Amino acid sequence: MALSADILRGYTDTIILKRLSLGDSYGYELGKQIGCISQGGLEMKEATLYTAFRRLEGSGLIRSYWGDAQSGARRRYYAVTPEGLERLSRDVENWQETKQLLAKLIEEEPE
Amino acid sequence: MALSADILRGYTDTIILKRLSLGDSYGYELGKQIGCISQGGLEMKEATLYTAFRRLEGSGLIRSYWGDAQSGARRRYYAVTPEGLERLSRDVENWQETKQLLAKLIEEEPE
DNA sequence: GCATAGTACCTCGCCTGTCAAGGTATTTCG
DNA sequence: CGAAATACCTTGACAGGCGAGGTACTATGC
Repeated sequence: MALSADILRGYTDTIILKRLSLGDSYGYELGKQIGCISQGGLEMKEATLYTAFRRLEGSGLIRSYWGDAQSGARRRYYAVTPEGLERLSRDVENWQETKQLLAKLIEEEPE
Repeated sequence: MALSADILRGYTDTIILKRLSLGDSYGYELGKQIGCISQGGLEMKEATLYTAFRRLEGSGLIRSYWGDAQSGARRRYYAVTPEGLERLSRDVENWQETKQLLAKLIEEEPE
Protein backbone atom coordinates (compact mmCIF):
# COMPACT_ATOMS: atom_id res chain seq x y z
CA MET A 1 0.00 0.00 0.00
CA ALA A 2 1.38 3.32 -1.04
CA LEU A 3 1.45 6.14 1.47
CA SER A 4 0.54 9.54 0.33
CA ALA A 5 3.37 12.01 0.38
CA ASP A 6 0.92 14.34 2.07
CA ILE A 7 1.50 12.39 5.24
CA LEU A 8 5.15 13.27 4.99
CA ARG A 9 4.48 16.90 4.27
CA GLY A 10 7.19 18.73 6.02
CA TYR A 11 9.69 16.01 5.28
CA THR A 12 9.76 16.21 1.51
CA ASP A 13 12.59 18.69 1.70
CA THR A 14 14.44 16.57 4.22
CA ILE A 15 14.21 13.48 2.05
CA ILE A 16 15.55 15.38 -0.92
CA LEU A 17 18.38 16.90 1.09
CA LYS A 18 19.33 13.52 2.48
CA ARG A 19 19.35 11.85 -0.91
CA LEU A 20 21.41 14.63 -2.40
CA SER A 21 23.82 14.53 0.51
CA LEU A 22 24.77 11.05 -0.70
CA GLY A 23 25.58 12.35 -4.15
CA ASP A 24 24.36 14.82 -6.73
CA SER A 25 21.32 13.72 -8.64
CA TYR A 26 18.56 14.98 -10.88
CA GLY A 27 14.80 15.05 -10.70
CA TYR A 28 13.86 12.04 -12.67
CA GLU A 29 16.41 9.81 -11.01
CA LEU A 30 15.61 11.02 -7.53
CA GLY A 31 11.97 10.27 -8.08
CA LYS A 32 12.71 6.72 -9.20
CA GLN A 33 15.22 6.26 -6.42
CA ILE A 34 12.78 7.25 -3.71
CA GLY A 35 10.16 4.91 -5.11
CA CYS A 36 12.75 2.17 -5.24
CA ILE A 37 14.22 2.64 -1.76
CA SER A 38 10.80 2.73 -0.22
CA GLN A 39 9.80 -0.27 -2.32
CA GLY A 40 6.83 1.55 -3.73
CA GLY A 41 5.86 2.77 -0.28
CA LEU A 42 6.29 6.38 -1.24
CA GLU A 43 5.88 7.84 -4.66
CA MET A 44 7.04 11.41 -4.76
CA LYS A 45 5.14 13.04 -7.57
CA GLU A 46 7.04 15.03 -10.15
CA ALA A 47 5.10 18.18 -9.45
CA THR A 48 5.96 17.85 -5.78
CA LEU A 49 9.59 17.19 -6.54
CA TYR A 50 10.09 20.13 -8.84
CA THR A 51 8.21 22.45 -6.53
CA ALA A 52 10.54 21.37 -3.77
CA PHE A 53 13.61 21.93 -5.94
CA ARG A 54 12.53 25.51 -6.62
CA ARG A 55 11.86 26.07 -2.95
CA LEU A 56 15.13 24.58 -1.80
CA GLU A 57 17.19 26.38 -4.39
CA GLY A 58 15.43 29.63 -3.54
CA SER A 59 16.45 29.15 0.09
CA GLY A 60 20.02 28.38 -0.86
CA LEU A 61 19.88 24.85 0.48
CA ILE A 62 20.66 23.26 -2.86
CA ARG A 63 22.14 24.50 -6.10
CA SER A 64 21.72 23.23 -9.64
CA TYR A 65 23.78 22.85 -12.78
CA TRP A 66 23.15 21.41 -16.20
CA GLY A 67 24.83 18.09 -16.87
CA ASP A 68 26.81 17.88 -20.11
CA ALA A 69 24.73 15.26 -21.82
CA GLN A 70 26.50 13.85 -24.87
CA SER A 71 23.51 11.61 -25.39
CA GLY A 72 20.08 11.40 -23.83
CA ALA A 73 17.92 14.23 -22.64
CA ARG A 74 19.53 17.11 -20.81
CA ARG A 75 19.59 16.79 -17.06
CA ARG A 76 19.58 19.39 -14.36
CA TYR A 77 21.65 18.14 -11.49
CA TYR A 78 21.24 19.26 -7.90
CA ALA A 79 23.79 19.46 -5.13
CA VAL A 80 23.41 20.27 -1.44
CA THR A 81 25.03 23.43 -0.14
CA PRO A 82 26.67 23.67 3.29
CA GLU A 83 23.53 25.41 4.50
CA GLY A 84 21.56 22.49 3.16
CA LEU A 85 23.63 20.09 5.19
CA GLU A 86 23.06 22.09 8.33
CA ARG A 87 19.38 22.12 7.67
CA LEU A 88 19.41 18.41 7.03
CA SER A 89 21.01 17.61 10.33
CA ARG A 90 18.54 19.82 12.16
CA ASP A 91 15.68 18.16 10.31
CA VAL A 92 16.88 14.71 11.23
CA GLU A 93 17.13 15.68 14.89
CA ASN A 94 13.69 17.13 14.59
CA TRP A 95 12.46 13.88 13.17
CA GLN A 96 13.72 12.01 16.21
CA GLU A 97 11.73 14.32 18.42
CA THR A 98 8.68 13.98 16.27
CA LYS A 99 8.88 10.21 16.48
CA GLN A 100 9.04 10.28 20.24
CA LEU A 101 6.24 12.78 20.38
CA LEU A 102 3.91 10.72 18.29
CA ALA A 103 4.84 7.63 20.26
CA LYS A 104 3.61 9.40 23.38
CA LEU A 105 0.53 10.73 21.70
CA ILE A 106 -0.76 7.80 19.70
CA GLU A 107 1.04 4.63 20.72
CA GLU A 108 1.17 4.80 24.47
CA GLU A 109 -1.46 3.45 26.86
CA PRO A 110 -0.75 5.84 29.75
CA GLU A 111 -1.30 5.88 33.51
CA MET B 1 11.71 23.59 21.22
CA ALA B 2 8.13 23.40 20.05
CA LEU B 3 7.33 21.56 16.87
CA SER B 4 4.77 23.01 14.62
CA ALA B 5 1.66 20.94 14.17
CA ASP B 6 2.20 21.51 10.49
CA ILE B 7 4.94 18.92 10.65
CA LEU B 8 2.43 16.41 11.87
CA ARG B 9 -0.13 17.36 9.28
CA GLY B 10 -1.95 14.20 8.51
CA TYR B 11 -1.69 13.01 12.09
CA THR B 12 -3.73 15.67 13.78
CA ASP B 13 -6.84 13.57 13.32
CA THR B 14 -5.05 10.49 14.57
CA ILE B 15 -3.88 12.23 17.71
CA ILE B 16 -7.38 13.42 18.44
CA LEU B 17 -8.90 10.01 17.81
CA LYS B 18 -6.35 8.38 20.07
CA ARG B 19 -6.90 10.81 22.91
CA LEU B 20 -10.65 10.46 22.65
CA SER B 21 -10.36 6.68 22.55
CA LEU B 22 -9.04 6.92 26.11
CA GLY B 23 -12.10 8.83 27.22
CA ASP B 24 -14.47 11.55 26.04
CA SER B 25 -13.09 15.02 26.21
CA TYR B 26 -13.67 18.55 25.01
CA GLY B 27 -11.68 21.02 22.96
CA TYR B 28 -10.09 23.12 25.62
CA GLU B 29 -9.04 20.15 27.72
CA LEU B 30 -7.73 18.19 24.76
CA GLY B 31 -5.57 21.09 23.73
CA LYS B 32 -4.07 21.42 27.18
CA GLN B 33 -3.65 17.69 27.46
CA ILE B 34 -1.72 17.42 24.22
CA GLY B 35 0.57 20.23 25.25
CA CYS B 36 1.06 18.56 28.59
CA ILE B 37 1.71 15.03 27.34
CA SER B 38 4.19 16.29 24.82
CA GLN B 39 5.73 18.50 27.48
CA GLY B 40 5.29 21.55 25.33
CA GLY B 41 6.67 19.73 22.34
CA LEU B 42 3.47 20.13 20.40
CA GLU B 43 0.98 22.88 20.78
CA MET B 44 -2.16 22.17 18.86
CA LYS B 45 -3.76 25.49 18.10
CA GLU B 46 -7.41 26.03 18.85
CA ALA B 47 -8.26 26.85 15.27
CA THR B 48 -6.63 23.63 14.15
CA LEU B 49 -8.39 21.65 16.82
CA TYR B 50 -11.85 22.93 16.08
CA THR B 51 -11.35 22.56 12.35
CA ALA B 52 -10.39 18.96 12.98
CA PHE B 53 -13.45 18.37 15.16
CA ARG B 54 -15.73 19.58 12.36
CA ARG B 55 -13.93 17.40 9.86
CA LEU B 56 -14.00 14.30 12.04
CA GLU B 57 -17.62 14.72 13.01
CA GLY B 58 -18.54 15.30 9.37
CA SER B 59 -16.90 12.00 8.49
CA GLY B 60 -18.69 10.21 11.29
CA LEU B 61 -15.50 9.36 13.13
CA ILE B 62 -16.47 11.24 16.26
CA ARG B 63 -19.72 12.57 17.66
CA SER B 64 -20.40 15.40 20.05
CA TYR B 65 -22.76 16.27 22.85
CA TRP B 66 -23.16 19.16 25.24
CA GLY B 67 -22.06 18.46 28.76
CA ASP B 68 -24.56 19.39 31.46
CA ALA B 69 -22.56 22.09 33.14
CA GLN B 70 -24.02 22.99 36.52
CA SER B 71 -21.16 25.38 36.90
CA GLY B 72 -18.45 26.68 34.63
CA ALA B 73 -18.71 27.45 30.92
CA ARG B 74 -20.63 25.03 28.72
CA ARG B 75 -18.55 22.27 27.19
CA ARG B 76 -19.01 20.32 24.01
CA TYR B 77 -17.75 16.82 24.56
CA TYR B 78 -16.53 14.53 21.85
CA ALA B 79 -16.60 10.74 21.66
CA VAL B 80 -15.09 8.35 19.12
CA THR B 81 -17.48 6.25 17.05
CA PRO B 82 -16.77 2.64 16.06
CA GLU B 83 -15.75 3.91 12.63
CA GLY B 84 -13.38 6.27 14.39
CA LEU B 85 -11.76 3.39 16.21
CA GLU B 86 -11.27 1.50 12.98
CA ARG B 87 -9.72 4.53 11.43
CA LEU B 88 -7.49 4.99 14.43
CA SER B 89 -6.09 1.51 14.23
CA ARG B 90 -5.43 1.87 10.52
CA ASP B 91 -3.74 5.20 11.15
CA VAL B 92 -1.48 3.74 13.80
CA GLU B 93 -0.45 0.91 11.48
CA ASN B 94 0.17 3.51 8.85
CA TRP B 95 2.35 5.40 11.25
CA GLN B 96 4.52 2.33 11.78
CA GLU B 97 5.05 2.09 8.05
CA THR B 98 5.78 5.77 7.78
CA LYS B 99 8.41 5.53 10.50
CA GLN B 100 10.17 2.70 8.74
CA LEU B 101 9.96 4.52 5.46
CA LEU B 102 11.52 7.67 6.78
CA ALA B 103 14.17 5.62 8.52
CA LYS B 104 15.17 4.23 5.14
CA LEU B 105 14.97 7.57 3.44
CA ILE B 106 16.65 9.93 5.86
CA GLU B 107 18.46 7.97 8.54
CA GLU B 108 20.16 5.18 6.69
CA GLU B 109 23.65 5.27 5.22
CA PRO B 110 23.06 2.69 2.54
CA GLU B 111 25.20 0.22 0.50
C1' DG C 1 10.23 5.11 -41.79
C1' DC C 2 7.23 5.59 -38.12
C1' DA C 3 4.91 4.72 -33.94
C1' DT C 4 5.48 3.83 -29.17
C1' DA C 5 7.60 3.97 -24.93
C1' DG C 6 11.01 5.84 -22.10
C1' DT C 7 13.87 9.66 -20.39
C1' DA C 8 13.83 14.23 -18.73
C1' DC C 9 12.25 18.67 -17.95
C1' DC C 10 8.48 22.07 -16.47
C1' DT C 11 3.95 24.96 -15.04
C1' DC C 12 -0.86 26.00 -13.70
C1' DG C 13 -4.48 25.81 -10.63
C1' DC C 14 -7.22 23.24 -7.30
C1' DC C 15 -7.59 21.45 -2.77
C1' DT C 16 -6.68 20.73 1.93
C1' DG C 17 -4.87 21.73 6.41
C1' DT C 18 -2.65 25.12 9.65
C1' DC C 19 -3.10 29.10 12.25
C1' DA C 20 -3.04 34.30 13.33
C1' DA C 21 -6.44 37.15 14.44
C1' DG C 22 -10.52 38.17 15.95
C1' DG C 23 -14.89 37.36 18.45
C1' DT C 24 -18.46 35.64 22.37
C1' DA C 25 -19.98 34.17 27.13
C1' DT C 26 -19.17 32.59 31.77
C1' DT C 27 -16.68 32.00 36.18
C1' DT C 28 -13.18 32.73 39.65
C1' DC C 29 -10.21 35.38 42.43
C1' DG C 30 -7.88 39.29 44.40
C1' DC D 1 -14.93 45.82 40.02
C1' DG D 2 -11.52 44.19 36.84
C1' DA D 3 -8.43 40.75 35.26
C1' DA D 4 -7.51 36.17 34.15
C1' DA D 5 -8.99 31.77 33.22
C1' DT D 6 -12.31 28.67 31.17
C1' DA D 7 -14.70 27.51 27.12
C1' DC D 8 -16.54 28.00 22.67
C1' DC D 9 -16.25 29.55 17.60
C1' DT D 10 -15.22 31.72 12.56
C1' DT D 11 -12.75 34.05 8.88
C1' DG D 12 -9.21 34.59 5.66
C1' DA D 13 -4.41 34.25 4.35
C1' DC D 14 -0.91 31.08 3.20
C1' DA D 15 1.70 26.94 2.05
C1' DG D 16 2.45 22.42 0.22
C1' DG D 17 0.90 18.32 -2.53
C1' DC D 18 -0.42 16.90 -6.86
C1' DG D 19 -3.64 16.04 -11.05
C1' DA D 20 -3.45 17.49 -15.40
C1' DG D 21 -1.27 19.15 -18.90
C1' DG D 22 2.76 20.49 -21.76
C1' DT D 23 7.73 20.24 -24.20
C1' DA D 24 11.79 17.82 -26.25
C1' DC D 25 14.77 14.17 -27.19
C1' DT D 26 16.20 9.02 -27.60
C1' DA D 27 15.72 4.14 -28.09
C1' DT D 28 13.21 0.16 -29.64
C1' DG D 29 10.40 -2.69 -32.41
C1' DC D 30 7.81 -3.54 -36.50
